Amino acid sequence: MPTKAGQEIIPTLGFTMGVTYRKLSMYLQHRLKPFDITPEQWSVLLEVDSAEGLIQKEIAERTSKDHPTTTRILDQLESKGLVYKQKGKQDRRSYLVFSTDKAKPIIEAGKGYEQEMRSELLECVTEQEYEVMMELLHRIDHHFSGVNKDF
Amino acid sequence: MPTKAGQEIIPTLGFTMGVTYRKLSMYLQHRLKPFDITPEQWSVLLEVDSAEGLIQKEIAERTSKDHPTTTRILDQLESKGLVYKQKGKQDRRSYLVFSTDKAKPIIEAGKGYEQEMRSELLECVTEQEYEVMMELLHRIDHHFSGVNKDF
DNA sequence: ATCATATAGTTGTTATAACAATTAAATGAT
DNA sequence: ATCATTTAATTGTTATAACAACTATATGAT
Repeated sequence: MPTKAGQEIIPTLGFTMGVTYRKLSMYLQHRLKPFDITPEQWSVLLEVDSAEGLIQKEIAERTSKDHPTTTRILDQLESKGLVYKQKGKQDRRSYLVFSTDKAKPIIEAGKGYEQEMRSELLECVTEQEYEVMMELLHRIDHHFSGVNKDF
Repeated sequence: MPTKAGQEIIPTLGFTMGVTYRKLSMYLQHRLKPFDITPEQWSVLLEVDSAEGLIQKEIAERTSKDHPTTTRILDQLESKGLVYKQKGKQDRRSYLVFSTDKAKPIIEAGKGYEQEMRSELLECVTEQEYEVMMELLHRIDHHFSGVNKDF
């Protein structure tokens, strides 16, 4: 059967999730702009701060980013003076990453904006719906982690 | 109170949605690779096919992409011979976009993969959960469209 | 009709993401 | 101990996204 044009498209979950994710990302982006930091940089900085001395591999795992992306985001943070690296002593291939004093106020501000974003979300979904959504996202994430492994 | 390092991070909805979205996107990416098309190109191509003769502005709205991004994705599709543009007759600023015959099999394949992806999703969430998720995503999308307007 | 304003599209810039390929150091097998 | 194999990190390339600035055309006010 040939393609029939003119049919209404029913958006898929993946498509809709992408659109919605970008809206949430933009929310943070706008608020973090005065601090000259992006949402992705923020997420990495938060991990660094939460456990000083992580190596990049661990940061990559915790943020679900690949290693090249993690390297480059850390480079950005380093060039802004928000993190610094220390060559590993037992394993000289790796670097331990730490946040600087300059990063502290940014981290506090970011945490505030995440709180704000949560409040904003709770204006359109209930606490329970929020939790349901998190649970479903985790389930899908886990399932597709497995499925994508075959590639 | 100063930043306390060493605390476990509770991932936010935004962060988790981003991680999960990338997994879904990768699923499609891998399957579309033989057709030399990305998931985003696919979503644009699908819109073009669903209503031949749309102008770019309309395609941008339907895919929730901004105009520059839409321009460039259409450029990619055009250079691959999957769509073509026709200068508007009443409004010479705009272009009507159409899909080519070469695009038809790709569109069919893509639709198949989206079906597959839905089946894959339904292996980890119920039909009802799928619908709940869609509804919540739409609600959040709509809410943050309003909130982000202030910027 | 003219001119200001709005609109459709494009181009430039920067950041993130995915992937491939590379470097350097560590580990394992023999 | 030596050599092959992993592993941590980096670099290169391409695509998407957000934003600013720009061009060309259309619309609206007077």
